Amino acid sequence: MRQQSQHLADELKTSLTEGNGPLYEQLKQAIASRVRDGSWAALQRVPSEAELVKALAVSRMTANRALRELTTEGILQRQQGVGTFVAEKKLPSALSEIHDIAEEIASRGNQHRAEVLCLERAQASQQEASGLGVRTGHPVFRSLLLHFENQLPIQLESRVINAELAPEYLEQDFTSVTPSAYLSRIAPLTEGEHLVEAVLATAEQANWLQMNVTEPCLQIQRRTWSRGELVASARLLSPGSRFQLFGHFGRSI
Amino acid sequence: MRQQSQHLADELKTSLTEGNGPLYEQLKQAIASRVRDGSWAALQRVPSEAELVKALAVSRMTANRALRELTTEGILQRQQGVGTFVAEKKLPSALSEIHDIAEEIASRGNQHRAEVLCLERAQASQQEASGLGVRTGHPVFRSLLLHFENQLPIQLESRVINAELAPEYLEQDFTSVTPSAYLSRIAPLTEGEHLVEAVLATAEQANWLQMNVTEPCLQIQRRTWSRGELVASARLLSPGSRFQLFGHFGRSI
DNA sequence: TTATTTATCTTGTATATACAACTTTTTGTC
DNA sequence: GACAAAAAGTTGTATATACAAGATAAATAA
Repeated sequence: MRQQSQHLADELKTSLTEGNGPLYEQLKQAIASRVRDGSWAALQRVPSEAELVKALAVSRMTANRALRELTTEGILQRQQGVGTFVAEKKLPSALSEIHDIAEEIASRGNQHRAEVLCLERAQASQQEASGLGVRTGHPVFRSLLLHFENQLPIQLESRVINAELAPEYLEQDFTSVTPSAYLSRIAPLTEGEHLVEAVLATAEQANWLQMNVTEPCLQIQRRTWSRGELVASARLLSPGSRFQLFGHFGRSI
Repeated sequence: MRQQSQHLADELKTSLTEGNGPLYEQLKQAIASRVRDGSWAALQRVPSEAELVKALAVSRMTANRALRELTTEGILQRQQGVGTFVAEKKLPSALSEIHDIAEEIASRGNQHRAEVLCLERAQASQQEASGLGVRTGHPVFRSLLLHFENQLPIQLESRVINAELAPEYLEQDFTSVTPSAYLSRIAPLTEGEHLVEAVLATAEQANWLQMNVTEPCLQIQRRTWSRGELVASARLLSPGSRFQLFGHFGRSI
């Protein structure tokens, strides 16, 4: 016999009659509030669809929609054949969209230009291999681009790409299309992660960016996946006086 | 007669047979790719559920699920009684969750401690008023906290709170509960925005943080809303060598 | 006991149907 | 033409049903 959560479902019954919106939304709120206030602990089992149907007299599709949407919102996690559980608390996570520096500059009404400082085929170094999740010596492409906003250098983009997943990378003209835009076209992004730091530029980097070596820089390390495969790893370096990272969010459970 | 999009639906037919995942997912991808590559322009009408049913021989619920999920992902926008349209624009937005520095430190298995450097009632200065969206002279609370991780200062937190929305703010013991945790309890966060920069600390800030004034700092300016009202504005300053911002995201169209 | 098969439970998807709510268009009436 | 009513189109929600797919528990056979 599997672990029972019927009593948890029964307890939801009272919460459901209070609200007056859509049924699936009431159910979502009832469950989310229990997760929020901690009465349903992380990784704890939540009622199955069948148990919700029995306890609340809703159809399975309604229960399914509530649980499914809560899962995409990161409140719950599900596993086919096993059950539904309260999601582990997201420790560091900050959801973030991909930025394309060219689009960003264009949206400000300014002119974007890129210089290609390096574009080559290579074999992954040990560090690159671990960053890309491949073996050392795996074929990769390296690119080093300098982005300008109205003739002022704003970002130094260093990138390593899994050559097997983007074989035509070398043939692209990155003065007209950013690597970010190209990659998102040939390998639709499904996942990614960012690591944002404040660092100092090296002498060489500072020279490219036409800045003083004592000026702080915002460095974004970004790895992007497509269909479960790690496609590219990038390091974006920008002078703190010329570049900010803006984010907006809504609906935290 | 309403504007027809039947031909757009018909064109989707070929894209659908290629994929082999779930049907609603194939439909989502087929539509999303047309939005992505611009062949379906912003604000343009997309086929109605009925047209998709007719053209693709799927059930209305399947079409509904595809369009609905694309809407929550910000690719499309819908209006009841009117129709479905390509969403206006990719938000500049980067979704981000609230961080609580104490939780973050605890999750690393380290010890957190906070010193209260300042905690007072005041009248909003012109700058504070514009940041909080209130008039100059509006009652506010100010707090200045220094957070330690294992006895090492890691973040200087300067905060301004709308006193009307958190009247008991002064009575809290912020050495045991962070302002972030307190505020999220009394005023559940519904919206927020971040501005991340790389800056240099002032002499006073560097002294508090026990760091060199030449070392770059990561500065996060954060404003948080609750039920449409701007509750607090915070500036979090951390030495670049001791603090990183990590983010993970999934499923950008 | 051990291994294999079977049954059962769970989530995942797809369909058909029904009605509600909202908007736009058409029709009817004055 | 102006106004009102009706019809049609569209999305929103809820239900019932069915089968597929994965995982676990129970029964069975060696």
